[in-house]
This record gives sequence, structure tokens and C-alpha cells, in this order.
Amino acid sequence: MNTLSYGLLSLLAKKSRSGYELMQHIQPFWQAKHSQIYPLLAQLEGLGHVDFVHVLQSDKPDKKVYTITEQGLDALRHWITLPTDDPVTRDELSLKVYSIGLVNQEQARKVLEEREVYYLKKKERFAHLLENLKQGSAKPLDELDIHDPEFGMYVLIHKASMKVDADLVWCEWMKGKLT
Amino acid sequence: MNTLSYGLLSLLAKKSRSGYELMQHIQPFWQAKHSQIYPLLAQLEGLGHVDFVHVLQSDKPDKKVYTITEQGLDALRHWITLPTDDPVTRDELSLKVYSIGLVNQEQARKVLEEREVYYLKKKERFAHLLENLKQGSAKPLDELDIHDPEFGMYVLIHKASMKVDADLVWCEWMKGKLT
DNA sequence: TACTTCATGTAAAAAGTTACATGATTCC
DNA sequence: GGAATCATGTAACTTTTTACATGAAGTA
Repeated sequence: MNTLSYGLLSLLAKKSRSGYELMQHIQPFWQAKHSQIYPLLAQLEGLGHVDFVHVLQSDKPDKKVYTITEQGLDALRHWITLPTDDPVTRDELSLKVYSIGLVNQEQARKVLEEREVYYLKKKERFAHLLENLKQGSAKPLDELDIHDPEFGMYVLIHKASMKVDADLVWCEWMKGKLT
Repeated sequence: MNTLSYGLLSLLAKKSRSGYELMQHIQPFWQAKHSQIYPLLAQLEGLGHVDFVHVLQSDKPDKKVYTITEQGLDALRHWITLPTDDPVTRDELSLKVYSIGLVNQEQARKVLEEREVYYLKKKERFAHLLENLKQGSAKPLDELDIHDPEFGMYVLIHKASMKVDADLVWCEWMKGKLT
């Protein structure tokens, strides 16, 4: 049971999903490829933390829809109370800007603008996620509380949005430093 | 040549250092243990990107002080112009807050406060780094430009500080949501 | 015709963490 | 007396990424 396994249980605690869907929905908050997720789901099933049913589809490939068990929910609740690992960020850009004086200004600017495009796309994706959440929610988002099912996603999007905004401000500030 | 290898070259481009020192100085921007760094330094030496000299010490263990070569500098300059990998962040807290409704308010608050302590310590460490940099710099930090040797570290600390501030704001906001 | 999406899986390689190993000095 | 710092290294393990494998439907 590693962190990603608990992450998958977290998603399944809200809604039953296929491995493919889990991969798509966990991406914004924990980068993981399908090749990592499928074996973990098999393992979670072996442990009794999830069940699955085969769902046959005619237009699309068949799928396995996983559901969390009572035992899985217990494991999840316990994991939350355990000390939380420190976050890990690895950003190649940090290592590059440290040596940015080695290249000329045009090249330095290019490096930053490439990253700015990335952050803008990311910001847009979070805006879409928030929009979807708003549509599906009975209450206005800022009135959600800990017991509402949308609460978790709402606070996560807020967290990610604040950080991407900080990143964009830094990019602009940095570009100013180059002129 | 992976990203960490270029990160080590980046540090060595400013100043010759031992493996132990490299480990300490790269930590705030790229998490890596000594067991990963020592083999990479041997590899960089084999490639001709770095040289080293044995430095004998009487009070402390002897060390190997690495210096970047012209070839290493060329490799570094080229790497900067290459497309930059997307940043990777893995934060167990994100996965936990998604399911925070599963535990009671005291437990939820504990999870957040634990993380807040972590961010405050981190903020302090960056404040120290900035203080050290200020001491060793001829110019005021906000007047540094791309050609000053302190520039890279200055902009990195600024980047990290902005993000940790965003994280702290989120923590407070989040704690408000729990009451 | 070629690419993307949906859907699941395995194999191999790379990257990263933890543990083992040694040993002097300094600080509490 | 015990822990932390300095200093380098290897071995084993876990985690993550990339590549291999298949195949139908829809889109450009």
C-alpha cells in the first residue's frame, strides 16, 4: 500500500470508476501512468480493499469498474490520520534558471515563455474543472463544507489554482528581470 | 545524462564542490540523496564533464572536490536550450484533503496544522538562504541582473518563497473552512 | 489515411529511497 | 554516553517512466 494506492481509494470513495477513468482523474493531483495504476488495482482487489465488475460495451472496449469495500474505506480513514509525507517537487526549470546566465537573453526568454505557456494551459484546465464542479453542485462552491461530496475537489482546485497563479506571477517578474 | 546530472553541473558551474556539499545545496530545489549523487559524479567524471581532486583533511574526513570542465560547460549551455520537462509535484496531502470528509474536524485540523508547521519551517529556511545571499552580494538583491553570479540563486529563492506563501495562505483558508 | 480516444495489460529500464558500511570529531 | 556532522560509497528495494502489445470506433 503506497501513496498512489491510497489516492486511488480516495477517488473510489466518492464514485466507482474504471482504471482508465482513475488514471484521468488522478492526473492533476498525482502524476501516474496506466502501467502503474492497473497492477495496483489488481493488488487492491487482492487485499480486499476494492471489488470490480466487468462492464461490457459495444461501441467502446469493455471495462472493469472498481468499487471501494468497507475494508477499503477503513484503510482510507486510517491513512488520513497517519503523518503525511512531505511534498516532492522536481522542476527542471529551477535547475536551468540557476545557470540562466550561461545563455543569451533571447534563449533565456524562450525558456521562460515556454513554461509560461504550460502554466496558462494548466490554469485553463483548472478553470474548466471548477466550472464542471459548479455545474454539478447544489450550493455555491464557497458555501460547501467538509461534509459535501464536492468539498474535496473544490479545495484541491483552489490549492492548485493559487500555486499556478504564483508561478505565473514569478514568470512575469522573471521576464522583467531579463530586459 | 539525466536532469539531476545537469543540476549537479549547474552547481559546479558556479563553484567547485564535494559530493557532500552538492547534496546539501541541491536539496532545496531537487530532492536527492547522497546514494544517488555519488554514482552520478563518477559517471560525469567518466564522461569528461567534471574533474576532481582529493582534498585531505585532518579534522574531518578527506573529500573529493569536483570542478566542471569546458566540455561540461558546453553540455550545460546546450541543455538549457532544450525543451524543459514539465514540473512534477507529488503531494500526499492533496490526496488526503480530497477525502477529508471521512474523518472528523479535529483530525482534519491536525492534518492541516502538521503541514502548516512544515511550510513555516520551509519559509524560514528560504529566508536564511536569502539573508546569506544578501550578505555575500555587492549589489542589493533586487538590482542583480542575469550576469551576476548571485542572480540564479536569487530568482530561485524568490520562486520558492512565493510558492510557500501561496501554500500557507491556502492552509489558513482551509482551516477556516473546517470551523 | 493517420491520429486520438477508449480500454487493459506486461516488460524493461530509469530514477529515487532506504538500508548497510565505516569512522573521526564535535556538541549536548 | 548518545546524537549530529562530515564524508564517501554500495546494495537492495520501491516507484515511476517508457516501450511493447492489441484492437475497435470516431475524427481530421
